Amino acid sequence: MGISDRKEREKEELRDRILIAAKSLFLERGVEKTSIRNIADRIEYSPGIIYHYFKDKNEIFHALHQGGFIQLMEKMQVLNSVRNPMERLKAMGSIYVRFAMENPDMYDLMFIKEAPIDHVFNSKDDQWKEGGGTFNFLRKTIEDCIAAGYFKGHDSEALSYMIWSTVHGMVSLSIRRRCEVVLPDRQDSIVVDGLEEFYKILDRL
Amino acid sequence: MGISDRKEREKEELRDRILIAAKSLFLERGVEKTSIRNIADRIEYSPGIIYHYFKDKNEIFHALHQGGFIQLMEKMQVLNSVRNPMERLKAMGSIYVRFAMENPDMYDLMFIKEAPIDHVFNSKDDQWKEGGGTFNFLRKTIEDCIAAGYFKGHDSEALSYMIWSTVHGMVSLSIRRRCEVVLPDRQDSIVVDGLEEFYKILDRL
DNA sequence: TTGGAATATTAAACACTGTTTAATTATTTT
DNA sequence: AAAATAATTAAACAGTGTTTAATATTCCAA
Repeated sequence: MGISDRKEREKEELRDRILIAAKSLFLERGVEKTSIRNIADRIEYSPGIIYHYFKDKNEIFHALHQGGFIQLMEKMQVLNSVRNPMERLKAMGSIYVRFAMENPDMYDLMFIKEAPIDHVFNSKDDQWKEGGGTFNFLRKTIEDCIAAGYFKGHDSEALSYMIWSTVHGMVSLSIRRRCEVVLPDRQDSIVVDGLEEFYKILDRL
Repeated sequence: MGISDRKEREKEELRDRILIAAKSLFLERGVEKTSIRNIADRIEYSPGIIYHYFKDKNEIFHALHQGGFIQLMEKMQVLNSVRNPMERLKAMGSIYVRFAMENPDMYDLMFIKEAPIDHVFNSKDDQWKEGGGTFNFLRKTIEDCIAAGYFKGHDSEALSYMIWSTVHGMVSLSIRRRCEVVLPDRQDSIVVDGLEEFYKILDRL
């Protein structure tokens, strides 16, 4: 058993090396410009070997984007210390936006790209589906807000989707360079400024 | 002069045929799966000819996505008859969302894809930059709302960005299939439901 | 009408891409 | 040591966007 365990580990090792190479290349130049041959070059194997560890290129980037969700979820942990649900909601927005702006390529992979989402539907253990996903965390917070008297007459699920969309919209328009065109002077601050406007609205409720 | 004009028109004609072929292929199968050779096949010319009319593939899709803005702007025209600025703002959101859901590929090209936006910065006459763009229309409406007593203490520019982001976020999460994973039961209605939640908030201000 | 210049068009190649195949090398088991 | 299994590779396939040089076509002046 011990021996076959070691074999298992050694096999996993190459899988990890592929993933590490893929990740560094992806962070250097993005998904599209990272080719199977690039990855193979970096780990000094032939391109074919990659298909013994991953079904296709999508599966590699699906595996990578899983790490992003864990990262994001970790940053959300500090929210457990925020008692007031409305304060928690706002802090959540700030953490979400900061994560996106500090890791734009990872955010892109997680929430914008077409690529890895196809794989999500076929794969069993996936960060999207898993119980404590980020969206459910948001929904729970919204429900706490409603219980505390905020958002009277709202549908918590649809409201969660709307609020998620607000922060996602702001960061994704920025990442995909649509605010550079529309607000060239404020491109650096507009996402944070927009978030501020959202908080002003929440404060008035 | 008349003769060289006709020549001009005939030259434009092939350019248009390329564009028409590209558009139909793009609506059938998306940008990525539409190749230069596909387009050339459809117009029964060799692939090389396309580069006499367009710098590269991006320029073709940039030209195409221009049409989308004109389409969207046309739909916005009915808003001129809505006197109340807050009602106009809400109607605007509905038109925007309907446009996105009815033309998801075009919307994707206009507001999500990386491809054509690079070209926007280099090109002189572009729907993004042009005076009466959709964003300025939104900003104008927001300013009218402020003048009418709504949104006290808000920065109209940042608020416009935030409101744009809310509708963009909802439709882009839907188009890029992120709500299928998170809310599989409501995927057909969630965008409209989310918009409803947004209107509820606006009504409370 | 003819010859030369300008233009339009193409065939072929370049350097890539993701993926699959069969062949080869290495390792494990009998 | 031989056979079976697994790991790894080389080579090919079918495609991509783009560029090059060659060819066909059109135009205009002599």
